[in-house]
Amino acid sequence: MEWIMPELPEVEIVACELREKIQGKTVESIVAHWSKTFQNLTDVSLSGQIIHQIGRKGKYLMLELDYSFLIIHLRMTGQLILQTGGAIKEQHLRATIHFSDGNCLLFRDQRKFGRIYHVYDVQKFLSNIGIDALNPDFTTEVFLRLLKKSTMTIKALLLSQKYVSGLGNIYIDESLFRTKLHPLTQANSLTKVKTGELFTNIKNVLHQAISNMGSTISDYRDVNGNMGNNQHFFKVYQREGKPCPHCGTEIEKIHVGGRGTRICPSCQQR
DNA sequence: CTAATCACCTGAAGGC
DNA sequence: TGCCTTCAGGTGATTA
Repeated sequence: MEWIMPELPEVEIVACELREKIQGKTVESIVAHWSKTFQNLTDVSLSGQIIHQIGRKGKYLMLELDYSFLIIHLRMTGQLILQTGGAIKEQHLRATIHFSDGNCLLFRDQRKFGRIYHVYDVQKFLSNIGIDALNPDFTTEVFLRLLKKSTMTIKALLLSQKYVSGLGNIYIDESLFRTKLHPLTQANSLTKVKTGELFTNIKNVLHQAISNMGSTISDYRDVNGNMGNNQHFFKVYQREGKPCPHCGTEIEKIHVGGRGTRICPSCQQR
């Protein structure tokens, strides 16, 4: 069995594919099959509006319409699948965006955590979300300044999305392992050198995941329904009980910030 | 301020 | 075989 959870790389792949496939299309209608998926789409007719720019900040996907935006968060099990004719896959279908050309974009979401928001002010809506981890303006100097201001543990800080956005449980554990950093290390105690190493590892881990078409642990699929390949390259995530690829010590699973966290107890000491 | 807990959900997996 | 419990996890709200 496999599990999911789209993080930055998976959302980036979906954004790129949507840009190629639905940019410029005209919305005909939006149908909700599970009302809670939509947070605030009351009384708004988006019929006739065009999908312009498609962007991403952290794990949020942004579709620019004529006068407003659709913001989509896949959370745990969300999938955006492009349907080009044929029978619609009803299983776990929460919303359908129909286009004037007869195609449609399906929002499937087993756990019902995913959300689609309709907003007019994206800046305001995402104002509490930190800089995207792959934003060129996110530099090691910026990262160092952020860490110096916080007494949070490094894992909690990266999970929060408030300082840096896009990283989730998988890629945080993988980045911390590569940096030989314990997840409970206090953020402001990182040296400049360690901060630089962590910064580089975060970027590398994300870029590697994107080049491997994302990680499919369970439900993640791209818009064509294809799984990713990056799950085969995890060094610690879901490898508890197996040997550390660096030193051979058994990978342990501990709890940090309420999340299952995988570490090598030998390589990642506090 | 940070941290811990819960709620939201479903279904796979483990226990008995 | 089958029922019951546990657990996975992103985020937001609540509590300590």
